[in-house]
Amino acid sequence: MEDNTARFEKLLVKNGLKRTAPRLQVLEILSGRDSATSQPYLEQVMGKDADRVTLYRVLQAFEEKGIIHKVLDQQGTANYAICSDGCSAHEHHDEHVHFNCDNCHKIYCLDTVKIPALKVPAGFKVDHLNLIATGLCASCSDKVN
Amino acid sequence: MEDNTARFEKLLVKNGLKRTAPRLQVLEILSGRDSATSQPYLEQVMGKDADRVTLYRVLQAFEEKGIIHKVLDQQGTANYAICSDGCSAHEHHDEHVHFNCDNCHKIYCLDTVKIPALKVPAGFKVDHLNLIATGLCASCSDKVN
DNA sequence: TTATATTTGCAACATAATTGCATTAAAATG
DNA sequence: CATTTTAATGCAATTATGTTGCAAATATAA
Ligand SMILES: [Mn+2]
Ligand SMILES: [Mn+2]
Ligand SMILES: [Zn+2]
Ligand SMILES: [Zn+2]
Repeated sequence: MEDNTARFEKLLVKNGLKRTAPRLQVLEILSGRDSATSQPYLEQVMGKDADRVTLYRVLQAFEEKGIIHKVLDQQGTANYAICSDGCSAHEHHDEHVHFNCDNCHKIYCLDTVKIPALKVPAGFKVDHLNLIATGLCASCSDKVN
Repeated sequence: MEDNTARFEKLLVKNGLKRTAPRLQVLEILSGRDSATSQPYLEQVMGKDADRVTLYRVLQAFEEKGIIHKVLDQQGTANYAICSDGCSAHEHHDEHVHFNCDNCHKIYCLDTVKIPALKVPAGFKVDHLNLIATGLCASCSDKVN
């Protein structure tokens, strides 16, 4: 299995982005988690390794290139997850459901759950669907029982 | 047809809220629009008729009582719409789809479009679904043609 | 009319996000 | 390897959104 850093370096080069410490660090953090990661968490973990502004710019660049996608939780907080595949600078393919746990507040990408097509009133042209489910995640509903 | 102010006064009394100028004004503005209204817009329209903090508190009280519901748009901005009916302090019944127009940025409550039930991975317990569609609203897709 | 309970306005604070600009550093070039 | 070019970073300042505590004002009940 190829080592992470090498893989991330390729990813950056492929997208015309320079290999810098803050970018590698963000990729490292995001890939090490099983759920989407909030901006405040990233900011806290990165500490003074990178300036706040740099973090915002890294996230923005990654989103534009289709490396990560942003999910707003029920409070409006920005959360980021690595795109599984097929996403590019030209188009995101993250039309999967997101699950926001009321207990642990994690946001899971339910890649396997597709959003059902929708019948809207005449005249409306749907381009994109964004579905967030709230409730208890598998881990939290276990603990409750 | 009963006049608005009288209707709003009853609504406030019914919910144990005092009849105050900022509250009546918020109801007046929201009811006069065909789409959800953003917090920044409300703040701008109300100007110095009411303090920013008062506006936030009015919106919070209304939401708690089930008079209005909040919709976050794709940018994370808070938008508010009057609840059609059946909503109360105890439970919101606003499980309808919201449509966020990419062109005029309005948010429409598609009261007639229900969110289809969802099959999620084992263990996850869905409590609430929140679906926002983006694209062109009827009015904007007309203009384009 | 007076008492009370709620609501408001103000000041201060917190957090998220953006912009301009000078400095630094990565990668391309020779 | 040294130099040039271009992209990225850090810092300071600013804007937007939202919250909290508290005193003053006001709607309503008594
Ligand atoms: Mn996702
Ligand atoms: Mn609605
Ligand atoms: Zn959970
Ligand atoms: Zn529109």
